[in-house]
Amino acid sequence: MKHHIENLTEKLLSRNIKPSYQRIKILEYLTDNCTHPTVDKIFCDLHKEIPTLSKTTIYNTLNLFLEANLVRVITIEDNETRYDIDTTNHGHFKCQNCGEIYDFEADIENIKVDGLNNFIINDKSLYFKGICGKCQSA
Amino acid sequence: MKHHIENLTEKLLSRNIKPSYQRIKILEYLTDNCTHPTVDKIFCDLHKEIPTLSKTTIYNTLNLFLEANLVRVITIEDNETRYDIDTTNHGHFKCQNCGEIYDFEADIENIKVDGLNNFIINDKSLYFKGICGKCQSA
DNA sequence: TTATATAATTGTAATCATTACAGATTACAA
DNA sequence: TTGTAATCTGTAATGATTACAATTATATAA
Repeated sequence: MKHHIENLTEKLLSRNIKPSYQRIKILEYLTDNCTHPTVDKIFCDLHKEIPTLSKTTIYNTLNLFLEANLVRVITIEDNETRYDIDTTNHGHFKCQNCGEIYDFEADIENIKVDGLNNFIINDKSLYFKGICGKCQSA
Repeated sequence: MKHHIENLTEKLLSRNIKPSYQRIKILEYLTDNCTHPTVDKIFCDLHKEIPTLSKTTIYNTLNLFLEANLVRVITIEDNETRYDIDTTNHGHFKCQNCGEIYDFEADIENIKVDGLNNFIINDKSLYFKGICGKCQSA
């Protein structure tokens, strides 16, 4: 799949983020790789194409994107922070065997809760763990 | 609230965990302090009473408890791993202002999901973030 | 009881992810 | 063109967690 640089640039500008080369490339990577990558994965992959890219820039850029709600963090596992370009409401499933993270649809908005009267809710995350279909077949 | 050592001991024995002094004290702490403490919080508090206690022991013990399903991990924030003695299904709300974590009831078992056919689900977590009632009043 | 083996605990060192920071580079406006 | 601010980079610092070896405690067998 091919993304137009103009679209990425506009997306950044619409959030008041200056569209530098690095930021566009990182946004492009996230858009093309909806695999909930870690910082290390992003760095290793992009480093092949941009040898001068620094890991610090990836951290800085992702934090910038986070502030602007361009990405969301997935903290399903305590030792690995992952990033998701898809900020619509959906759940994440992590396979305890192969480690892969799957998206799934869930009606998170309408979950019935009790005990949060007068609380302002800004963010909802739903995480499942278990064994994926592939690993059961194998 | 006062807990009988016998109950704690039995709880450990029922999971095939040898009830050492340290393990009982850590389990007692978790039972008395349902505040979803971090390892550091547990260490600092217990260290006053047991100066010889090692942080490594707390890590080891918590991992042991995790394996035995005596506690569950809360990974609502990517930079702080917390532990919850209450393993029944409930949600966690983190206040983005004061940092406090609140429990809330939620019908997690019956959430309608799509896209997880043939998946075995072992664990479900629901995390909300926002502003708690106290912080809004202040 | 005593000797021995096994398990648990401890403290230090190693590891890994993330952030802090200062210098270099780039973008942009006067 | 020049100066200023923003961005990027690389290294060092930080902090959480784990690895590991030595010590201590516990359980078992003679």
